[in-house]
Amino acid sequence: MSDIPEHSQSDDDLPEQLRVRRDKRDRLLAGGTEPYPVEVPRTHTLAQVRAAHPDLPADTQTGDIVGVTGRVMFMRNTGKLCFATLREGDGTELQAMLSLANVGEESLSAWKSDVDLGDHVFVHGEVITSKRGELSVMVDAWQLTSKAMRPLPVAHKEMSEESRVRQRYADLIVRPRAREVVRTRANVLRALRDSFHGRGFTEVETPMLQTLHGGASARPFTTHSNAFDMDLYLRIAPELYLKRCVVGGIEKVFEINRNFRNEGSDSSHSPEFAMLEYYEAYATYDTIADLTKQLVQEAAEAAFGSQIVTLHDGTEYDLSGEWASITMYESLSEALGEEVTPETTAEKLHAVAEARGIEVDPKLTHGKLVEELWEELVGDHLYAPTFVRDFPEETSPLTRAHRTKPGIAEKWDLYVRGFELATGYSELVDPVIERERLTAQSTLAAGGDEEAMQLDEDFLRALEYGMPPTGGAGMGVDRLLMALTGLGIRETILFPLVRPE
RNA sequence: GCGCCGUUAGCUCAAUAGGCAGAGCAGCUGGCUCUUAACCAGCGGGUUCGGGGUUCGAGUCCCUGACGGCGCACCA
Repeated sequence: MSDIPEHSQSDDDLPEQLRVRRDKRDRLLAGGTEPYPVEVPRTHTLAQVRAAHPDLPADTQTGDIVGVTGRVMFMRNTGKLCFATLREGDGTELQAMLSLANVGEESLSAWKSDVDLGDHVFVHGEVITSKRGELSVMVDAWQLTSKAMRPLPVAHKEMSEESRVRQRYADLIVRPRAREVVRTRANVLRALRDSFHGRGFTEVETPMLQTLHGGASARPFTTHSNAFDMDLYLRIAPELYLKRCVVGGIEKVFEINRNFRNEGSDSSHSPEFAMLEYYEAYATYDTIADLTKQLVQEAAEAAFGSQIVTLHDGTEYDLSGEWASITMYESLSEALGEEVTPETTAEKLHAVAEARGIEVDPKLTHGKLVEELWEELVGDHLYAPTFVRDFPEETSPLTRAHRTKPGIAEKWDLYVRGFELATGYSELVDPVIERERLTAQSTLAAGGDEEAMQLDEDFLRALEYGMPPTGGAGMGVDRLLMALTGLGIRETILFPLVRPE
């Protein structure tokens, strides 16, 4: 994209179409016409005009005089009668007609010479229908409200994926679907909040600038505070703060906000992503799974009016009813045709991986091996919504051990359309065990494991005051949008991170 | 981080074997009082991503850098 600095370039250096529009602006100003007026006497929105005249026959005069505004999306100028399609923010369009008889020679020729595709205009006149039946304003006066200096992207060809992301504003102007996704996202977020509020949850906002990084296994971004003269981390998860809330008596708590992870970026990962986490005292990973299912179903219902959603490629995806539930060890055993349990040795699992031609890091221990093999053999093939329960205890340092099955943690992952949408736990609340787990993590961190958590003494102190038995879960909000729409993560995030041009 | 592919007019794209850089839309001029991606006639618009090289001649071949897409690795 050519970014033209405001003053460092003479008009001669501008691309032709930008120069033409700049010349028009200069000419208007020189002639005493303000191309960017402060206000205009708008009396109706385009939607109001449409709503007031739903079913007029062709060639009707209503006697209704309105002043309306919009961006010029199409122009069809003939000798003595000009047509323009105006569009306002919600996508509503309305036609403006300018005839020589109504506006006069000077005004009509000014329209033809001054107004370009993409300009914002105000038009005043009578609401009519054209001879072809199109609802229109027969203009008696008009005025530019904002002169565009850049031509619109072609409306009939999709912008390239890169242009859409880099210039989302232009994407939003020309592509109704882009605007629809923004509104769908807003509806989903509102539905989530409504679902929580309806169940007595309290929304909180916890720090995104943190002095320690913890709450998940992920590489953090670092930054620096001048005032405190210390390095800080952008948070990778709100978990440890939300648990402090539960300790403090905010026993049904949720947060929707950003996490930052200094890791890969692809069609389902973004360095900056929206996270929903929720914790409920006296819930377990069973009840929190049920809540999670309801959240997703209620979001689908609110955004699309149905729990069977139509994805971007036109296929339907059914989120209704009960969802499948499998356990990690059983489903892995089934896929392998041989029993895998928490007692199965790492040596044995390495042998299994090799026999299957699955490459794994030879340093991996039991827990990570089981997860790796499971993802390869089972997870990647899950399409219908499925809870995968009972993870290896070793890889879940913040999770309570299973109440009856040794070596297993009360943790589930929710898979939807082949990717991980959410994860839930019966939270570990024993401060002594928690200290052991986090100490082990911090030893890993000190040993160079960039994903391992640091020892958060303040968090442990909070737990030592006593945290009630609690169920908790986290859901990727961008991924929820992906699940509901079938779009990639860069389409569900309005302004995803891109390198500067 | 590695591999493959790509970057050409405002936008979306084409360009034979290395031989005059094109189209549609958009823009400009003129015409047209019922158009719907209007139409008709004419015209203009390019650092072919940047730098270097080979060649009589490079959008095209080679080297290098930037940016992007996809795959792999990491991750949610």
